[in-house]
Amino acid sequence: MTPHDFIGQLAAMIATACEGLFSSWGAPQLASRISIERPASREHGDLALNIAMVAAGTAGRPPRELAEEVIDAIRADAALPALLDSVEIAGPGFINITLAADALAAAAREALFLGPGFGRAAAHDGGRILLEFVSANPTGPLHAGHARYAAYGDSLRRILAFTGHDVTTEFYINDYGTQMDLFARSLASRYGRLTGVDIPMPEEGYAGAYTEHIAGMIHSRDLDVPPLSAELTPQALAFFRQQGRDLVLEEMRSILERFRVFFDNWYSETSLYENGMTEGAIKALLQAGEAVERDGALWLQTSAYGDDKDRVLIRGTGEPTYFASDIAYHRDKLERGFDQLVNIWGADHHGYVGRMKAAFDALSHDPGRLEIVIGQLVNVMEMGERKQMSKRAGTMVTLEELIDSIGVDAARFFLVDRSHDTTLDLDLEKAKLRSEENPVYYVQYAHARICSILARAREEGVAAGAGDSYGDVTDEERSLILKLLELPRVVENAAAYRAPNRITAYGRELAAAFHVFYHNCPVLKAPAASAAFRLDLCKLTRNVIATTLDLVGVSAPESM
RNA sequence: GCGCCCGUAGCUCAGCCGGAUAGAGCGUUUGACUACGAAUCAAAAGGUCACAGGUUCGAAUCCUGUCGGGCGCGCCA
Repeated sequence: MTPHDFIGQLAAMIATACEGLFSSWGAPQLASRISIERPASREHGDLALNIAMVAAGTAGRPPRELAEEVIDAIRADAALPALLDSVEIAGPGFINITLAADALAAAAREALFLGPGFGRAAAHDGGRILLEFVSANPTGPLHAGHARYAAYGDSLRRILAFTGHDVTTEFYINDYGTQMDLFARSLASRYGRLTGVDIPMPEEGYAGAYTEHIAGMIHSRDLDVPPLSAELTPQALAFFRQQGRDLVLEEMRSILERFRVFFDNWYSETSLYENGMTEGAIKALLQAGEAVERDGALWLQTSAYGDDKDRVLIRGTGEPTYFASDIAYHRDKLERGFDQLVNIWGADHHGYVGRMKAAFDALSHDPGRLEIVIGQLVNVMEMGERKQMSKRAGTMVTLEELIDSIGVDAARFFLVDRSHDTTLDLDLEKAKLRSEENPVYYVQYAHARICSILARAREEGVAAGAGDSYGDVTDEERSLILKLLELPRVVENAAAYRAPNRITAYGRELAAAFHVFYHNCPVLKAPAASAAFRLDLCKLTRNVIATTLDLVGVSAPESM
């Protein structure tokens, strides 16, 4: 449990208080099944327990009867009654709890005392995580699909780090193979046109305008270009491959930085060939007796480990496949000391999951250490029509266009606000029109509003720092505090389910709770004790909103 | 044909290791600036949670099947 998770601590205290009772029911394991939740309706109190209904089956007794006994156990506890205002049975056997005002206020004060550290978990001993995402091949600009995975992956990185995981991010550069060759040839053709050498554009080449731009950059750099002719020499090919790769990567790196997405490592696929690691992986598989020759190719027998069919490691031509180098890459991840490998892949790669897991089995690595998160695709729409995105033809919405048209904050919030498991329609024109009503502004506005109140409090000399006892709290104060106290659990769930969208959802809920509070509870004009308390709540809310926005890489402005 | 994902309000989507009257934003209608920011708040309207069975005290949530949409099923990456 995250420290300072007041709600979780309360659940733990209740579990302890009920241990004897559960044993007497012949179901001691129930203590671990205590779950405490926020009821949907305000009438049902602050928190609710459903343990009596869960227990009814095994105990063989009516839930309301069991609930009575749970309540007795809670009332008999040494510490619990002081924290609770009321504990009641409701409906089919729910136990509804209303917290004491002092307990709420004390929890809020403790959270405020922690400052930006509220909700942050202590370091886990769960091992080192390597989070790999985007991993585009450097043959052109990043597009809207990459933008989604970039926003998602980077948010996940922030959330995992915040919840105490040791996480490293990596961009795998697919700078090897036929696509790179095609790209190099396309660049050579473009370059040839600039220098009066006729080099044909490959049939499936990259004809987008951006290749012209890159060729122009190469041209303007006054480099030592190998001699060119219609038939490209290996030297010429290598030259354009290298130049193209470097320029595109440079571009990617800077646009990702603008998008506030940072990678710890950039890992080159080509390097796996140059340092013999692809070969090494293949050898290891041969030694393990998992690879066999058939039809002139070398196959990995992945079907022995649940894959649909065996997969080729070395083609008839003698060239290793992408799969072979990918195995080498993952083997290296483990050798570098990472315990858990999390890969974010687009849905168009989900067919690849089975063989990769099978490869882990074949190398006697636990496939459980490889977690592949499949992100659904992004459809680019234009006036309600689906637009075909093609890097080759250059018809796509780039990450850069996205940022330029709606801004980093709105783009990141929008991309991460939907579950990664749902296809996302992106209409750039509509996104532009609607950027003004992006929910990100709702959350940011709450933050700015608080900053403004706090500034005025300083001017007017209104003191924060409430005392120990608060008497009653208003409904709006109570809702706001309860929402604030949810942060540790929300963050933990977001990490566990790899679901940054839970963070944005929470941010909206918190902002809403604050706006309601704001409209009903004057802060600066309240009596001194109340003003001090409410100022504390404002500060805490500001901290928590800033935390949630930061967890998805969105700024928290002081004014807007 | 097989596999993965999705189907929830007019639109975009939350909620899914089962919980009480299914939520939010946008859009529509109507109110609130002589209180700290109206980028806000309050209220109304809007639903066979694709469909059909099953599991149980209880199903949007789990299981089976059907329909509809997306993606994949290369000696491409």
